[in-house]
Amino acid sequence: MELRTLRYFVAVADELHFGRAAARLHMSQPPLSRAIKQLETEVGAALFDRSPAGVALTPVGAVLLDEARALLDQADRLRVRVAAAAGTAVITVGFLGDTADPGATRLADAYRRLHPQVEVRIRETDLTDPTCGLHAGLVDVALTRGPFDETGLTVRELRADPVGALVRADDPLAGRDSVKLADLADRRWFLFPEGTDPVWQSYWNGGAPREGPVVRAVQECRQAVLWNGTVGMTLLDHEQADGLAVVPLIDMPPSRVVVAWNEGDTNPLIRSFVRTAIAAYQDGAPTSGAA
Amino acid sequence: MELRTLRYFVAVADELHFGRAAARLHMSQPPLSRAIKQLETEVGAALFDRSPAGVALTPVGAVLLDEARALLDQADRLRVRVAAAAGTAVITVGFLGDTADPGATRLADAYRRLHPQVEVRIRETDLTDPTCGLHAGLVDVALTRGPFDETGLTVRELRADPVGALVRADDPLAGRDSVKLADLADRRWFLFPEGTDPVWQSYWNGGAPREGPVVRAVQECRQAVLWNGTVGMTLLDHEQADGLAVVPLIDMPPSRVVVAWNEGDTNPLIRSFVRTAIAAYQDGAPTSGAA
DNA sequence: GCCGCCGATACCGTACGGGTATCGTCGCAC
DNA sequence: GTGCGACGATACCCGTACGGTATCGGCGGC
Repeated sequence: MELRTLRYFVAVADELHFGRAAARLHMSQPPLSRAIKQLETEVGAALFDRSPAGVALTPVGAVLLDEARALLDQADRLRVRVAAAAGTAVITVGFLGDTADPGATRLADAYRRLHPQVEVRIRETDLTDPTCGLHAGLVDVALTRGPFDETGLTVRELRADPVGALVRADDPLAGRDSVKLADLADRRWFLFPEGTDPVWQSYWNGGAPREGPVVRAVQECRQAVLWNGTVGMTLLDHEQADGLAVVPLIDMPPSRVVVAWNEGDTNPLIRSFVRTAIAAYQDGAPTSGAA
Repeated sequence: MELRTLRYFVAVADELHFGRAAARLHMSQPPLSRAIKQLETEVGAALFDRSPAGVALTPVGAVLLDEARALLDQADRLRVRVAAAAGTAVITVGFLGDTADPGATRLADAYRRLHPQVEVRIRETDLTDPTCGLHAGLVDVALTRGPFDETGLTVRELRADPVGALVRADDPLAGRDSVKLADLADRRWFLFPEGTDPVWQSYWNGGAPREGPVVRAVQECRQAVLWNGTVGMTLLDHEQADGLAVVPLIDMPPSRVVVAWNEGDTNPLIRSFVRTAIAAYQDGAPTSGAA
């Protein structure tokens, strides 16, 4: 009954699927099956019902899941506290500039309250790197907005914001209840500045390369929209500027505020940050800011 | 940072001596040294000061010790709760008949309150086996009185009771403030019934084989003492019977009430029982009963 | 009925944990 | 001052157990 085994168990209990759990644990499925079987032998009871229909927790498994989660959490806290005592408790958090919102504020407050001895370093980035330096190892964890290249990263969604078309108030679309991407097909679009992450650009351009006036930053779209017929996209609840309108885009996937870290990074400060982030974004009304 | 490693660390922190800690862990010293060194690497700080004068905890080590103890305790509770859910939470406790005292009552109460789902089975034994069946595997843990053959057992002392000489009230020794074993050298001693544990007999006979009237059970010494000049030993605070006196024996090691279990038995129910026992005997006045 | 999904089984190689032997260092005793 | 003993560190060996690949078995769906 080692912590490693319990982490395996929790992964399977979360996924209710041995293959996916193994992938999440960066291992292959057979050793995972074996480890769970050994755990069941040790406990003296089955933890999962393996039916052809799928995997389900037994009552004993449910008890173990509760206890194991609590134990693993405490193990994380142990590591944080010891790291704090050793003076090595440092976490570098990357923020995408415009993600600053009440959720982020609550997150920062809650995290500093939870781990007062932890030194939190902030690194703010622009659209050239929505991962805020995760791939380059410049930060431990990133609070940012998708989409971006997620290879090698683990990503947890904190919030999904619906997206709307940003047009001039006198645009024919401005009065509509909703629009589709096809309605914008023949328009000129705002582009992103040189160096903007291609995945990000592709998303905010409706999935296709576009032509249009280049704007220096997302926030300046409002000036650029003075060109008649030019469109962009923005968050649906974006605060309105004079002369502009936002119309819901019903066939765009929502924009996701996420927390991300390098896959396989077991730093408990990160895990604690992620848990805190999820909690901070669960309560409180969302506000925002993006293109 | 697995539980095994933390158990190693706690053992070293308890003993402040790598060799003794290794012995307690039933392993040799080199792998233990290596494991601690790996843990220090993982933590990123020294946990012990190895000075020629001895081993001492560093401040970081002290923090880890607190946290590790708490985590290991919680891990034990996890195992107990899961065992209870699985219906395999059974513990067999051996009692030496005359050990029944307020401490044992408090222990039983506290343990049942702590683990209501655990099935506690009682096995009461006589002096033929002060280990109450531990060596034979008949019980998981024994609440008994030493001394006995401790090979293969782990023993924790709960209480140490001073011992006195039991003589007739009209015996010359009865008026003394204290006696030594030498004062009893030429007396006839009460023997123990056939089959009584030899280690036990040796202790209660002052370390030497004795001759004397055979008594059926320890409690009946009081009848037997009617023979003039015959002596026995008993607990100093033993309730007095008419016509008898107890005189403190100042060169006898005290009689120890102990809890014992088979070395290497990692059953968390046992560990919890032991912790409960130590707590139960720490508060409350001792009373007793033995020869 | 065949294929595909998914967990179990079989088998293999390696890495790590635990063993013995020995060393280095310091304190102490004579 | 020298020799010895205590104790943790180091070196090296070995077995086990963990993680990998390949494959099986069983059930469900197209």
